[in-house]
Amino acid sequence: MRIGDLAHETGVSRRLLRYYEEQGLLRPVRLPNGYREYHQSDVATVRHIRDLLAAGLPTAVIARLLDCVHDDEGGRMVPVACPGMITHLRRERQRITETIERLQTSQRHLDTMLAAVRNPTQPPARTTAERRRRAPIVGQNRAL
Amino acid sequence: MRIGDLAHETGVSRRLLRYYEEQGLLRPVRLPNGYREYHQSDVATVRHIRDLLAAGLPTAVIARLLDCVHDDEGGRMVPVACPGMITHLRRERQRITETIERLQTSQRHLDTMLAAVRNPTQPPARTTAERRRRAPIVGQNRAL
DNA sequence: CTAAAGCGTCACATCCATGTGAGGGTCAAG
DNA sequence: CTTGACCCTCACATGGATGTGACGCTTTAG
Repeated sequence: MRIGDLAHETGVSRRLLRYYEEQGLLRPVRLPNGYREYHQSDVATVRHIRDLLAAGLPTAVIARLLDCVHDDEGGRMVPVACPGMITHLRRERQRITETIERLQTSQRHLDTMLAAVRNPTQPPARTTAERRRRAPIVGQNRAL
Repeated sequence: MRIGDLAHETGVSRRLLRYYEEQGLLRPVRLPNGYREYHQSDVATVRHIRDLLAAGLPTAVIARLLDCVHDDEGGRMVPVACPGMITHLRRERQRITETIERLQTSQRHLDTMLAAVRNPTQPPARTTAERRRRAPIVGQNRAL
């Protein structure tokens, strides 16, 4: 498949697909006319890339991951030459775990907010000073 | 507390604290000499902001969230004037949920990789074409 | 054959969270 | 009074993921 097809199937712009290649995340074969020819499995790879990007991993890291292990057609993973990779993989996994935890913390925050909005608890006895501290600032009116 | 203290207590640079204010995420009081005076609870707020940023929410969205509900000293949430906010909160919560799911997908990917690296499975009968498709590309040697 | 659709490269633009530094006040300690 | 530690504003820089557009070649449909 060519870049347009892949873009269509993944919802990722051609520009980005070229960018990913530049970053070493994709290695499409080149047809004699210079066109990029993608393999069917690249659809999965791109989705994978997007997941990892959404995970906050920079392309450089993703490149290293994909470089050592690539998607097979059956969604299987095939290990390639990758010394010290296990350590690396584990480290990244840990990073993601931490990110997930931060997100869950945020969700708890949001839930607390939702609960508060739903049944407003009159907070007991705050001082006037406290009440004033979020007062509007003069000269600040940013467009939303 | 002043900006230096807050920076120290949160590990966030002064620059960023000013930036957050500019984005409407913090509203420190101004002392007569122009210095920003932060409330103790801003420490928690900043942590909260960082979590949400790490969650991938842009400052504009975070501003709207904080704008309608702010941290009390006891970690409680106090709802302020916020029409249609519940919907908004829910939408963001949903977004975060999706992000978490993508991260978990990525983790499964990593786990699969780890398993593969650990006990390499000889993938059965791939065609030569398939095997060739990740062959090195001429003219590509990017510095890592 | 011709036009449209796709592709390629190059390069500049944008957004957002951050960094960095210049130039200049404020304030407390010596 | 002076020095050093903070603070302020302004403004330009950067890095990473993306967008956009120019210009030209290739392939495909009519």
